[in-house]
Amino acid sequence: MSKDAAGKRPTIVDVARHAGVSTAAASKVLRNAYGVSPQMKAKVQASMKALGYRPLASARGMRGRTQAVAVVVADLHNEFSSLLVEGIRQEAERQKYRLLVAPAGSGKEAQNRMVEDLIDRGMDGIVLISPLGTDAELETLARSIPLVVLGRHASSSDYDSVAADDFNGANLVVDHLVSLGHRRITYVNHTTEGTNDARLPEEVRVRGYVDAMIRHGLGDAIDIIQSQWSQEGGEQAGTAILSRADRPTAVFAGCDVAAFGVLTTMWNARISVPNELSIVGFDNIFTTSLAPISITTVDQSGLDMGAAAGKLLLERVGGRTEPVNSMVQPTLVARNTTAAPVMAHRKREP
Amino acid sequence: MSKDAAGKRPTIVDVARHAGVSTAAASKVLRNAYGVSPQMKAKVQASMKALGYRPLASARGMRGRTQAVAVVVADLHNEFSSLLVEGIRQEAERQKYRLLVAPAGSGKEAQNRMVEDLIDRGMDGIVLISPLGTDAELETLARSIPLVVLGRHASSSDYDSVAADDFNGANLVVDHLVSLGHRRITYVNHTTEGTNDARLPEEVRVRGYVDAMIRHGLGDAIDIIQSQWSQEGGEQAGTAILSRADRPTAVFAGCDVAAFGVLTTMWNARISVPNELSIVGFDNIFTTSLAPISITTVDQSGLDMGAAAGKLLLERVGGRTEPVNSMVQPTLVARNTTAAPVMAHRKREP
DNA sequence: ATAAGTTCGTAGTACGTTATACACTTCTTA
DNA sequence: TAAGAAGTGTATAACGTACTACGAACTTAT
Repeated sequence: MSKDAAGKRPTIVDVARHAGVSTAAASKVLRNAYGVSPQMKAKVQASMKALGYRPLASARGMRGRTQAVAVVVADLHNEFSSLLVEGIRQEAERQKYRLLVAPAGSGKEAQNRMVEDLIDRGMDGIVLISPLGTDAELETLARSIPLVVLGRHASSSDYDSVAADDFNGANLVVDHLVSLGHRRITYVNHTTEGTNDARLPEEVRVRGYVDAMIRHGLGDAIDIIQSQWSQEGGEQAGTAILSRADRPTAVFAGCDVAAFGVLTTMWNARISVPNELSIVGFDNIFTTSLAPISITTVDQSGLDMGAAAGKLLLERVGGRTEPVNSMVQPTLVARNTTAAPVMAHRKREP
Repeated sequence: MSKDAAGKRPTIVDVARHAGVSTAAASKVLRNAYGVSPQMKAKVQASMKALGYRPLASARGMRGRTQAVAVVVADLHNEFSSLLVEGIRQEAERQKYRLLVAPAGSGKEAQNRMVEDLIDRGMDGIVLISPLGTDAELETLARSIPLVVLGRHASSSDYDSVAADDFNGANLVVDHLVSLGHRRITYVNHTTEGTNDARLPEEVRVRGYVDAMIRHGLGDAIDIIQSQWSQEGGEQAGTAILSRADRPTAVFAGCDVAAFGVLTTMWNARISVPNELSIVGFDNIFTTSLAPISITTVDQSGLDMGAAAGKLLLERVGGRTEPVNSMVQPTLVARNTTAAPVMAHRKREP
C-alpha cells in the first residue's frame, strides 16, 4: 500500500510524483503557464483526475491569485441588493471566478472590518455596494486592492464605479406625474444623520426631484418630507401627509419599500390610490409588479448593473488601471398607482 | 528610513522585530497560547498596533482555523433565504466568527463545486440551505468538514440539521381552512424532476396536507396540482383551477411566492379573494404582510432557524460530534385571504 | 546545595503553492 | 555551421503563520 493512500488530501507533490514529473511542472499545468508540452499536460491532468486533486486556495493565496472576488453588502434583505449580487455572480462565473457575498451588517465600522477581513483572506478584488466611507477612504482602500463601487456616484482615478443615473431617474418620475396633471408632488427623502455625502443615490435623487420641479415651474410646490427609506419610514411619511390640511396629489417615495409604506398608510386610511393620491417608487423590485400592488416605479436593471460591476472588477484584477465610471440609464415603469389627479377640493385662489 | 516602511504589508516577522522578540513569541501572543508573560504580551500587542498588523488569513489557513464559516445558498432572491442567512450571521458575529455567503446558482453540480471550493478555501464549517444531494453524499461531505443542514428533514449521525416542522405547518393550514368551513381544498405541489427525496420540505408538506385531509374525513377531496413553487408556477396552478367546472373553495399554495401567483391569476380573472376563493401561503415572507396583499400564511421564524443553525455549526467546529436534529414549530398567521366559503353554486347531490 | 519542577522564550521546520532562475534540447537563420 | 531563439522541464527559494522541541532562567522541595 502506497503512502499516498493514507486518507490524506492529495497535494501537488502527490500529483507530480504520480505523473513522474517535477512539482514545478505540475504547477505549470495547473495554472496553464508557458512552457509545457501537450503530452506532459495530458499526463499531469490525468494524474490530477486520478487522485482527485484540487488546489488548496489557502496555500495558493500566499503567492498569487485566489480566483475569488467578494461583494460587500450591508444587508441582504434589500431585494435590489440581491439583484446586483446575482448580476456580479453571473459575470464572475462566466470568467471562472468565484463570488463570495460578505454581509457586513450596518455601520461604517462593521463594513470596514469586513473589507479588511476580505483582504486578509486574499480576495483578488472587491465590489462595494453603496459604501458609507468618505471618498478619501475609498481611494486609500483602492490602492491596496482592485475595487469597484456600485450604487454611488463616484469619479475616482483609483477605482471604478457603476451607478444608475438617479438624477435622471427622479426627472422621469416628476415628468411622468406632471404630464398626468400633477402639480403638488411630495418627495420622501432618506436622511442619515452624520453622513451628508453628495455622491449617495439618495442625495442625487432629491436633487433630481428639485431640479425637475423647478424646470416645470413648480419651484413653489417643492415639498420634501425627511424620513427613512423603509416600510416604517414610508408609513410615517404617509401619516404626515394625511395630517395635512392641504394634501399633495402625488407622492414620490424615493424607493419601492418606502412606497409600500405610503401605500399601506393610505390603504388603512381608505384613501383611494391612485384616484386620491398617486404614488411612485424607485428600484422596480419584484413585489411592485404584483397585481394587487402594481406600483409605478423606476427600473434600474440591477442585473445589468451587477454584471457591469463584475466585468469592471475582473478587468481591474487583470491589470487595467485607467478608471471607468459608468452610469446606466433607468426607465420609468408606469403601473396602476399613478393617474391624473382628481380636482375635487381645489385650493381657493386668493 | 527603516526597510519596514517600504509600503509592504507588515507580517508577524515585522511585529517580532519591532518588539524585539522571536516570531514564535509573537505568534503565541496572537493566538493567546500558553507560555507568554504579561510584559511580553503587552509589548507585542503594542507593536502590532503600532505597525497596524493584521494576520493574513490565507497563510493562517494553511495550519489551523480560519475563523470563518460559509453558508451555501442556491439563490438569494428568495426572501426567506435572506432571513436564514441573517440569522446565521448574527450568531456567527456573536462568536467572533466570519460568515461568508456562497451563492451556488441552481443545479446540484454547481452546488457541489461550490462546496468543494469552500473547503479548499479553508472554511471551518458549512451550512447548507435545502441541499439537493442524497443523504449518502451529505454523509460523505460531513466527514470532511463540520456541516449543518438547514431546511431539510435529516437525521444523520455525522451532521446537524435544523428544519421547520413542515408536516405540522401543513396541518395548521388545513385545520384553519376546515374550521372556516372549507372542504374542497386544493394543494399546489412543488415537483422537481429526478429528485424524489422524502426529506425535502415540499415532500413533508404534501404529506402533512394529505394526512390532515384524511384526519378531517376529507380523503375524497384531496386534490394536488403538480407545479412549481414560483410566481409562474402559482399562476399556472391558478389557471388550472379556473378552468375547472367544479372549483375548490380554498387553495393551499405550499409557499408564499406560489400564493402570489395564484393571487395574481385570481385578481386578473376578477375572482374575489377570499370570498370566492381562499388562499394560503407558507413562509411568511415580508411581502405577505403588505396591506393590499395580506396573505394568510405560516411563519417559520427564519431568523431563529438561522441562528440555531449557526450555533450548532460553531459547536461542531468546536468539537462536538454527537448529532443534533432540531425542529422548530411554525405558527399560522391568519390574514385576509382566508374566510368562510360562500356556498353559492353548490354541487348538486345525486 | 542540589534535584525537580515551572515558566518563559527561541530555533527551526512544516504547510501547499507559485514563480524565478537555469539547464538542456531542438529548431531557425545568417 | 555557428549562433541565437524557442521550447521544455527541473531545482529551489520564497510566501506568512503555527507549532513541536528544546534550552535557559527561575522556583520550590528536599
